[in-house]
Amino acid sequence: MTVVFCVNCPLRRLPVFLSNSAEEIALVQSLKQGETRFKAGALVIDEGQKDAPLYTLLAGWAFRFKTLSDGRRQILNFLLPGDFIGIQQKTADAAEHGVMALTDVVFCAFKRTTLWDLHRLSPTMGFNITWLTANEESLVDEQQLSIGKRNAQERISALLITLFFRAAARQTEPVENGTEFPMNQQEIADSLGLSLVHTNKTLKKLERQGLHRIQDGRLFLYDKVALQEAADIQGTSGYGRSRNRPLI
Amino acid sequence: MTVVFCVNCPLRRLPVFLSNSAEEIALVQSLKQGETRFKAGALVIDEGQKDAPLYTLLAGWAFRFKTLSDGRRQILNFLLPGDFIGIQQKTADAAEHGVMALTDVVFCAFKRTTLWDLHRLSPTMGFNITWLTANEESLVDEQQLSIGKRNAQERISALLITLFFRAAARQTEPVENGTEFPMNQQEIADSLGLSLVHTNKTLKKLERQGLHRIQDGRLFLYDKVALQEAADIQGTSGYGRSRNRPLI
DNA sequence: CGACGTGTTGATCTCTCTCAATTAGAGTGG
DNA sequence: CCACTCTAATTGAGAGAGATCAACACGTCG
Repeated sequence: MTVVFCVNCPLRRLPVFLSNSAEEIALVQSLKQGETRFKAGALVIDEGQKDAPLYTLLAGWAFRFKTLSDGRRQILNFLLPGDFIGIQQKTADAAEHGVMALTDVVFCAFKRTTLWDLHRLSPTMGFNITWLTANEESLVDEQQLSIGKRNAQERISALLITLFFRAAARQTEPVENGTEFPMNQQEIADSLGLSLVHTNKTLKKLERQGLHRIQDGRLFLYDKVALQEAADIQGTSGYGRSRNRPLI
Repeated sequence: MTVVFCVNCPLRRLPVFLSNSAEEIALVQSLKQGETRFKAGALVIDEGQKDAPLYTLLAGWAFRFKTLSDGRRQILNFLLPGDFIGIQQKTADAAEHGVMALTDVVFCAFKRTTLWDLHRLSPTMGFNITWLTANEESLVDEQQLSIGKRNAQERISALLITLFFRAAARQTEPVENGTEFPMNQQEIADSLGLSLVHTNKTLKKLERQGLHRIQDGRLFLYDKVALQEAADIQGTSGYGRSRNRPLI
């Protein structure tokens, strides 16, 4: 339990996140059990796992997913630093989705009672949890709109834009150098409900049109307006300056 | 503001819902502003609406949806009595999805500060809100798995089963008489990411196989096991005896 | 009785999937 | 340094699930 670390949590410096009060930080710190690391590709939480812990993603990328019995996998959403994991399952309930590390990741682990403790000891933090949860749902809503109604080109455009802004908000370097983009085409495909082959062809097509480039795990957007139009994205939902507050 | 009504709230008698304490009920009552009714087909909350109120669905069915600029509509999930609406948008934020009444509906309307008041005045209720929100997300997750990975037949089977159990849990009459099923085929199609025509053909096919029947706005399941297998549904997630607690 | 909403069905069309093969890059071992 | 292996990206070709287009049936309602 590294108290110092909580105060110095690197996420707190990012402008996306509003700052918490000293008391709130202290409370969170007291509930933190430690840090857990996983290698890229590791299964963090298994589908149906009973005793899955409560995590906040401190560094790295991951994703939530569900699978059908024959192996078909749907990636529900991507998790970036600051995202909360494990809220879906209550005490003694099984996780309804798996979580897999996309890069090497560091999680802050919390006691199983943290959710309740936070509500009980700090209404503000409890409110934040509700808000974080609702905010994640709106990401999933947008994703559902993509998969249900957008064609391949629109889906990919929407994903690129959304992830670009989410990633950009979490990095300090200028976006001209691109943003982190650690997923391979199979993972993009699984998140969009497309086949690997069709994902590749569509991705290439957009790239040939000069809208973007993906290279060495980094994403460069050359024409955000065109992508935004191609994706038919309405508001600013889900990305941009959010009101997320880090839990650590 | 009908205080009596809260104590006598019909939803409280349903076994799906755990009972709240007298204090909790009183608290909720004090925050309730009144009831709002809409006709079937009415737009309850518009996409992008700024001042959307906070509702609990008291009677009737509704659905949340998002649309693309050319009119393509995705139904995100169906709302049944006891479901909470409007949590996604925080103060001064615009709603990111619309809500439409499927039948004549009655909502309990709450003050805009209710979310915060509930957290502040009753950690238990605050915790419940978080749980309700997370629970709704798990419904959306399951829906995303359907749209992303299941074929038409599997999607429809999954929807029929899920809605059957959700509806059954909210009615007192035996399920042999079927459950309420107020959506038309266009709405089913829009929720599953399928075209109207293909939805119709698939629905008919399953019906010819003797798995179910839809008649006069009621759903009868004749072969739950076959449907469950066809849908490749894993656990009990989302339906069955939930831990939802009514807010009113 | 005609208009309208909803359901039903047949006939094409096409977007996306599946199958298959090739290329490119990163290790790894000899 | 080169052969060998493995993973990820790429590209072509054929197949198919589901979309689109077009009629028609049926009940309700003013």
